Amino acid sequence: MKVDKISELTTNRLSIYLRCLNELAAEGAKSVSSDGLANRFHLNSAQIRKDLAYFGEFGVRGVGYDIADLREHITKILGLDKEHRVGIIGAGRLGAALADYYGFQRTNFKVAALFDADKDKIGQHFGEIEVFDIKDFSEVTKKANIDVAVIAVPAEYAQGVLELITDAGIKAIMNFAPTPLRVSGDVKLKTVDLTISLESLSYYLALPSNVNGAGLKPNSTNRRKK
Amino acid sequence: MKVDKISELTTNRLSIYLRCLNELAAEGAKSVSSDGLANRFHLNSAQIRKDLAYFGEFGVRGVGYDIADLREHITKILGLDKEHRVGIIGAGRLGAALADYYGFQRTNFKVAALFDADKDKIGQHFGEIEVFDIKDFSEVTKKANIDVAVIAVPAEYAQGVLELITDAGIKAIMNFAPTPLRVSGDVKLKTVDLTISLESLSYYLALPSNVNGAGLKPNSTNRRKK
DNA sequence: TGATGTGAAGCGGTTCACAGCC
DNA sequence: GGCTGTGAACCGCTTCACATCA
Repeated sequence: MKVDKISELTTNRLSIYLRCLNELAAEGAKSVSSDGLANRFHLNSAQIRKDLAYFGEFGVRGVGYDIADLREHITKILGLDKEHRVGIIGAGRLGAALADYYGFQRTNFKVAALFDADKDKIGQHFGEIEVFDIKDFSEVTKKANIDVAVIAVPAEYAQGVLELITDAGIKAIMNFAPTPLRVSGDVKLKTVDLTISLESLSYYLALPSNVNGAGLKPNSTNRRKK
Repeated sequence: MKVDKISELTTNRLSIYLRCLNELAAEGAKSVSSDGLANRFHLNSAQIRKDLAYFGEFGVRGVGYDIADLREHITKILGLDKEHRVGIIGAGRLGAALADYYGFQRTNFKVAALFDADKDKIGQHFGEIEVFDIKDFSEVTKKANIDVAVIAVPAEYAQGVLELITDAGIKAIMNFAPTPLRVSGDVKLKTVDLTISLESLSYYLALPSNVNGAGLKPNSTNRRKK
């Protein structure tokens, strides 16, 4: 079908499809239909077909998709066939946890360096990963071939750190600071805002239908009225 | 305007509006118009008005919104006027980092307990927070008045942990395991899937327009035909 | 025949534009 | 006059339904 601009919703789903295919492959399956995928993993078959069709004709009519083949295609589309190298700014608990996060390795991301401004932290190691002085960010980044940055500093420092990162030529950034950041056009910034997610949970709990359900009162048995 | 079902997109924006109002209030401002808010924080004024109007008529025509008043309204709508108590399952690095996460406290969430199955971890303390045996989840949850659970365990354990949580009557859950989970109707589950976010960054870097910019290899094979 | 690829319809959310009110 | 609250237009994503092809 080929189209100019692919929605991020589509690429997010490609990640999911890839996971599903991995699971099927691990079970020894060789091919699968969009309906098969959809039923197994609670997805929508039309959407799967449409998402995939944006990138090419990967299926065979009347048959379905070859699993190994499709995995390879999606892996390439998502750029997961080459390793990405990650620099994490902020060597606090969150930064350290992320440095250790198995999910990074699992998808061909390798944490190459941590950065901090705190003299006490600089030079420390978390596992194999060294903490560098944030002042040396640009230099270390180049040496270590870092192409993805993670912002794990308090909100008030985030915008400054962001500029440091973009000045160093990094084009892909993940931000954990709960604050909206502004970037110029050709940089991709993903903000994971836990505060917003938490408050959305709080909203749900505060909903009239829930105030008598679970909650702060111990003498509740969690009754529910449909 | 009053409507039955409020979109999560709207409630997420309420969180953002609240932040903006806090900032304005800290600067001593007393009232603000939707246009004023929009320009200052790069939002859309019509959307602000519409979002707020779902919950009541908080503004004054020709004048704008009273900041203190609006803060109070949004705080109540989001249920942030009462404290939430959080239990984190998984006392690994991620769980420990979250237990320490300042963002929780900032919005009236208090981490009350950690849980793990690892005998070595049970009984440990992270700051003030004790690690309990996951077997005692239901009991501890009731004693500590926990109403929000956070899943910070490896993906393969997540579904089991989820069931434990819902069995204990918890209605609001945040999941960090990179796997889709199934819940019954009256439980609110928010999954923060870092893997998907990362792969979306990777997709961006792999885009034809970027392969010759930053990146590791100059020899691209994925050119695009329009 | 059976499953893909895709135009068309449907749906939800955003933006516009203005009537209504201070 | 100025800004809110809101119907209507708009837009993009999802779902449907079917022509197409192995």
